[in-house]
Amino acid sequence: MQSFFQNIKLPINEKLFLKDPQSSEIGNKILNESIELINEMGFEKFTFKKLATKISTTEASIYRYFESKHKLLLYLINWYWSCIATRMLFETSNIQDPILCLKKAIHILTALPNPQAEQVLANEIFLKEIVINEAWKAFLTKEIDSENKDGVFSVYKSVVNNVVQMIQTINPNYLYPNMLVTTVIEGSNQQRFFGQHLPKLTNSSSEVDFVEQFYQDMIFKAIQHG
Amino acid sequence: MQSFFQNIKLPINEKLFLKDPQSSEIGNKILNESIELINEMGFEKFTFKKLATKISTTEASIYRYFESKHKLLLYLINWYWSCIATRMLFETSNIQDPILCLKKAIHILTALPNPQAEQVLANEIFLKEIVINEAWKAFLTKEIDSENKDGVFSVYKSVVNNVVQMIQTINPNYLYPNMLVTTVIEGSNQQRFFGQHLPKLTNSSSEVDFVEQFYQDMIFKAIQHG
DNA sequence: TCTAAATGATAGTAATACTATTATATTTGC
DNA sequence: GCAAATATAATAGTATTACTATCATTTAGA
Repeated sequence: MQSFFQNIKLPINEKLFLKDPQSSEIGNKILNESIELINEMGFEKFTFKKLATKISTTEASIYRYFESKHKLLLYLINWYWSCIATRMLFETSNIQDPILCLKKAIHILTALPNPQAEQVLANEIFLKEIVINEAWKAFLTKEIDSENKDGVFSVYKSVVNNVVQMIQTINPNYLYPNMLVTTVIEGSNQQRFFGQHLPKLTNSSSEVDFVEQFYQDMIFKAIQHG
Repeated sequence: MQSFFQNIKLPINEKLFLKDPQSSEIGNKILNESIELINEMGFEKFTFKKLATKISTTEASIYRYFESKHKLLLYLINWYWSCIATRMLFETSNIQDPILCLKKAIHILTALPNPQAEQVLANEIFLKEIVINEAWKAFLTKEIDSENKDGVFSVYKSVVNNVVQMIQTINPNYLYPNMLVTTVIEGSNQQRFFGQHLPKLTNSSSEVDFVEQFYQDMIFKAIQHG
């Protein structure tokens, strides 16, 4: 189902690009085709030269949009989190019961996007793949502190904070809501990675997907009183 | 406290090296000084050339031990898990109560190594830093499946499996023990990373360390009956 | 239509991640 | 104590990467 969201332009932190890629045809090609290439060959083997060939432009043109491939990866991850933030806003806004609201939020964070359902971005599914397989390479660098100062992680943090507040509404005495939420978000992505490559480390697989069930169960047990 | 463990030689998967680094002086220097360099500058900026200069040898000599810096990283991570496996064996072997046993295991997996306590390896603390900051770079590559076939992750898997069995002893009906254990192991490392760089994502810090407490609480609530 | 901005084409650079070769130590078996 | 095997040093070289720089050409907007 294509939706009224289709091709909505989500705002991205300006520190991440030199020239807004969502403002031109080449820019949009860079985004869409880099997603495909990165998923295909992994971030290490991905180069601007290969991307340039794929979209019939030059390395130099790509460098006018992004100062490095690392910034491009951060951009894509940010794009994903903006997309999730938008879905959270729409899909939880009219739910009164805080427990149902939290359940919905966990669903958004841990389930794979349903290709049949209405999507905020056409390539949300492929962005999620990138987040699963590449996001920690963007986190785990010595530049993280300065990037954090530039606000690069603020959308991610606001998503976490939203869910933290839901938990605090349900149980204001629970001591570790932030740890719980980030454990669920990052854990669910890791379980999918394990499911694909190290299946003995998980109890889930692409055939029988228990990821959401496991984290729904875990989170509600964790925050229960007592 | 230095211990009788000191300088114990832990066996490491032979696919990870060309020549056993624990068998020679240069080899041991490679291990110990690479740990320091990687922690100092991060894995991306670490090179065999820099390491060679540091230990007064040549790039070519290092390549006789490791075919790539990626393999060296995998070696170090494996070394860490061998060390943890050894600690688990020693520190849980004489505990009868399965609940206390699981508690001890979670302690080993989630607490920072105590510099005052007896250590299996002299550099366990620095290895843990590498696992926190670099391990996912070694996981998240397109080579993971063939490396997995070579048994590179078997020590890690056996540690996970040990804890899974403790959980199954306590509650044989719990459905997701593997997911729970890997969530705790990887989560605790990530919480430490967040504590250092993105403190708003966690409820822990180097001053007030709640990581172990949080996961102890979480795991026992998760596996309780009902 | 004129001007500014965007893109293309091409070249160049320092560093990286290796491989290869030959010479010189060092160890080991006898 | 010595030859043979092995380990290391010294040096050179290569393809690729991740950029930077320059200038010509195309395109788009006022």
